[in-house]
Parts: sequence; structure tokens; C-alpha cells
Amino acid sequence: MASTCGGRVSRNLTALRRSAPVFAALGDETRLRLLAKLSSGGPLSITQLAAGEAVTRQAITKHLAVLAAAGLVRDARTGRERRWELDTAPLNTARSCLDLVAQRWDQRLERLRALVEDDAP
Amino acid sequence: MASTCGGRVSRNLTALRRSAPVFAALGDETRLRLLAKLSSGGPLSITQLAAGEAVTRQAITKHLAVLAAAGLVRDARTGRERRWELDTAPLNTARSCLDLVAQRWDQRLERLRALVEDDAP
DNA sequence: GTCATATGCAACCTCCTGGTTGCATGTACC
DNA sequence: GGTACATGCAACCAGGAGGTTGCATATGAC
Repeated sequence: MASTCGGRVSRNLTALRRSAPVFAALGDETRLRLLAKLSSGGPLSITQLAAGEAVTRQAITKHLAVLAAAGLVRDARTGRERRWELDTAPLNTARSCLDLVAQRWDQRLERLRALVEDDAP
Repeated sequence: MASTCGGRVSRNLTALRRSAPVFAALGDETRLRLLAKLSSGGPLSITQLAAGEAVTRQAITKHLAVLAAAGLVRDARTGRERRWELDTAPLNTARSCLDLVAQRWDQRLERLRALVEDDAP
């Protein structure tokens, strides 16, 4: 399961390209903290998320917009509140893309090691 | 093996904070393509990496500097060349951080589901 | 030594990002 | 209806990111 990165090499490159925005969204300390809060604290409103943060509520709103654009969070209105919740799907895709790169490299190293051992036993 | 994200919650947050630069480095299409090239093409020189790319060699140099600052690549001189190679360690750390967030969220959902089923069997 | 190749350094430009402030709107609640 | 809370919208700002061009410097080949 869970492999937008699976398949042929060309598809892998497409998946990598599509993952860039996700990684970019993850590449900010404040946003990572928001994700951590959401992962353990459940659906939270903007004000709740902004509580304890060093920056303005407006800044948090912008960060949430970035996360939403990357598909990492969803919002749902409940009355006058707007609760945000995680979507782990892009997270899994990103993770398997990292796997792919790491695997290819490690396989390379392994082949190289085997070659050396074969050359001088 | 491979878990800077393991341990207590406070440590997890520190790990998340330390992962931000890695994700930021991954959050660019060109840089992802460089990593892909390196993962399958082995140690490559700047000129080799710049070949086929739409941007200047100088731009590639800057991207490599970003990747190096995140610990994702290392360089080694061989004569007048400078060959770059992957380091998958930060990749693994980043991957387990993603795992952590996803797991916590999924556990939350699971607990919620169990609660609902318990409430109305 | 000379020439071509591989890289380094620096200045410069543009645009996006993260952040702020101020004000408007919507919705509970009494 | 009025008040308080939750959010939305817009303008604005500083700094950094990504990119370019031009020139300097090393090093391998002949």
C-alpha cells in the first residue's frame, strides 16, 4: 500500500516533483510545531493553535494556508469556529519518496561493496 | 537504528525542530531532482549535475550548498573535480519524524473510532 | 608553457515568504 | 439588540531564496 512513488523511474520522478510542495510546507519550524499539535491534540481552532506560539494569529492563519495547499491539513467549520485536522496521506507519500531515494543509494553502495570484495578477496 | 525521533515527547519536539532545515532543503524541485540523480547516478561533479538542468551551474552550486548545510550531501575533491555524494542519514531521521506524526494522528483516530463503537454498539 | 576544463567568488536583481497592524465580518450568548 | 469572541481581509514591510552575469583561479592534457 501507500506508494505514489512506486512504479517505473519516470513515475518516480513525477512523484518527486509532486512531493516538493509537501516538503516545502514541512520545512518551517512553526508549521512542524502546528502539525505536532494537531497530531496529538486533535482538531483544533486557529485561536487554539495560535495559543502559546510566539507569532500572531494572522501568521498562524498563513501557515495553515500553506499546510492546506500542500494537502496536509483540512478545515471544517463548526459554528463560528474553524477546526483544523491532519491529513496523513501526503505524509505517507513523502515518506515513501524518501524511502525510494535512500534505497536506491544504499543499493548502489551495496553493489560497490560487492564489487570491491569480488576484486580483492 | 535510525530514530532521532524516538524517546519522550519533549525529545520528539526537538527532533522535529531539527528536521525543519532538512525538509526545507527537500522542498525544492531542482534539489529533489539533484538528489534523485545522485541516488542512482553515484558521486557526480557539479558540471555533471548541472547538465540537462534548465538553470545555470552557479544555481546548482547554490542548491548543493543548501543540501550540504542540511547534511544531505557531502563533497570530496578528486583533482580539479569536486564530486558530490548522498548521505542518507538525515533522510532516515526525517522519515521517522514523519512516521511519528502520522502514527500519533492515526492512533487518535483509532481511539475515537473505538469510543464511538463503544458508545453505540 | 599553453590551452581547455572545472570550479570559486562576488555583485546584482526579482520575487516570495514570514511577519505585522488595522479594521471588517460573522456568530454565540444574554 | 448588544457585547464578546472567532475569524477574514488587505496593506505593508524586511529579509532571504533562487537566479543571473562576469571574472578569477586551479588543474589536467599536450
